[in-house]
Amino acid sequence: MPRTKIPDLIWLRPQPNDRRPRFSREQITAAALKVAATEGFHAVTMKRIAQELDCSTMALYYYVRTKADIVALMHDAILAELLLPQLPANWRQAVCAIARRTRDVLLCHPWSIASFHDAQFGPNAMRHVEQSLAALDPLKLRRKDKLTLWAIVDAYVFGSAVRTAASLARMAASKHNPALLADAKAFTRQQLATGQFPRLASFEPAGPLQDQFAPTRKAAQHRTAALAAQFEKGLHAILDGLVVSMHLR
Amino acid sequence: MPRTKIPDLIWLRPQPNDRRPRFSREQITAAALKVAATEGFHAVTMKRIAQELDCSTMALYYYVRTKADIVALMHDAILAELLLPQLPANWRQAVCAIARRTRDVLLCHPWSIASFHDAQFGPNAMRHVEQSLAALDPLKLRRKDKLTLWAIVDAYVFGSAVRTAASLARMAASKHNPALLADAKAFTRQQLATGQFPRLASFEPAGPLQDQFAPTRKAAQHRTAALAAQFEKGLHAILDGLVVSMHLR
DNA sequence: CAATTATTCGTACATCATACGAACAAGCAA
DNA sequence: TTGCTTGTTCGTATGATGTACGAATAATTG
Repeated sequence: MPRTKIPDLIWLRPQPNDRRPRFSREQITAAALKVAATEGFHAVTMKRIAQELDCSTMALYYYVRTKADIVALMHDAILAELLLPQLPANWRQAVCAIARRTRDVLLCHPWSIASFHDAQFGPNAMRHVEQSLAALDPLKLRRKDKLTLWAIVDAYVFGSAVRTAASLARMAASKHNPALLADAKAFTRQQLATGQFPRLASFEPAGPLQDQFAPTRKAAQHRTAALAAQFEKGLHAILDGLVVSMHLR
Repeated sequence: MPRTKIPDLIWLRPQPNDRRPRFSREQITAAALKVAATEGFHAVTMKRIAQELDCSTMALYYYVRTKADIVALMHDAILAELLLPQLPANWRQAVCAIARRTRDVLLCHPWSIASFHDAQFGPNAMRHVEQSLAALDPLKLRRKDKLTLWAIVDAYVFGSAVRTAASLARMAASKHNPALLADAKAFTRQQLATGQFPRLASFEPAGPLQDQFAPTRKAAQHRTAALAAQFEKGLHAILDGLVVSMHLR
């Protein structure tokens, strides 16, 4: 009869290291990340990870309780990338630095965005929040308000990343699947022809709809840059607004 | 030999209505939404939808090419809920109204947030964007800037909803699975004990970490209200900031 | 060397989306 | 009526997936 229940949370379970573990969690995580990076998140299966590590599928279950554990480890691994080696002293610069880094990392791992819904709160998530709060150290604010400030900026950064990632994914998809691009254009044209969308129609051609599917390499780069500029613009607007409403300086 | 290729996009394919179709797309969508609402998105399987409609699994494939089509229809259906019957004349009030409605609807359908990554751009998505642009009609801005303004607000609204939904989901989960709550607390305690997180630790007890898992009904309501207030605060901060940076009034 | 037990892995099963083609039924033509 | 065409339904089969179970293997210990 087990005296202590084995916890569900992977963070609470020690790695097996008593004798001769063939793999570490880091290795398994790295393998999974590699598959996700090269073949997409949908290709991350227990079988595929095992293949990457040259072991049987079931061997993984000695190190991990479920596949969700592996996904949690993957998320935690990319959250580690969010951490800045050091923070600018100026709070606003620090917040911007963290925000930019967050965006960059999320866009580097688009799969993560799609699977963040059930992400567990791991060690690196905590480090990230801690660092974000550290950025606000110079501010004379109640702790609670610092948390609010962070949450608001985080919501924007995350939402931005989600939308941008979706946009980039559509561009990539239309590159690999021209039929889809043609269909999308046909649909857009058909809808605009109904006259229900005067404002959207006023953008054509090269409006927000057609633009999502960047036809040329050049157009794609241009759109990527525009999205980055938009992100900056919004970030500064939010911070400006918060400076006023929270009486900061 | 077919003269015209059947398009992949469901929006481009007419419903079968020539003879005696047993179902409409609306019915199928409604059935899927019902399952999602009552049993969660994971329960939305072709089999389960068919069961709801009292037909065989495969009958659905006459109306729909893939399950992704059904998900697209589901998304489009909830996007319809975003549309306001009428907009306030004041642009700022209009934007706020749309933002609030968007948040409300997304939080009513948490599953949608988790599956938005590959959502297709359907008719109601277009209507929503069109209405959002209509809200900005009173503004003297270049069309392109209106789009930017909308995108920034949208990013915040969406990101907020994602984070809030995750928070609410954690609360719900901890209600149904007390073991998970205990594990999470244990993990948090253990991490804080390392001393690596002075700022997070300064919040305990009842900090951002413990708070995510609302123990009581009262605490949950309180947290829900706090999240709503936070949303409003951020929304106004963004708009204030944009008013300045885009020289609006 | 024998016993223990940490680690690996083969097999089996349930669940899912969906391809395929047969079965069925409604309308039309003779 | 009878038979043909074609729109609609559904049964069966297949391949992918996560993972439970327990046997097989091998390292360590006594």
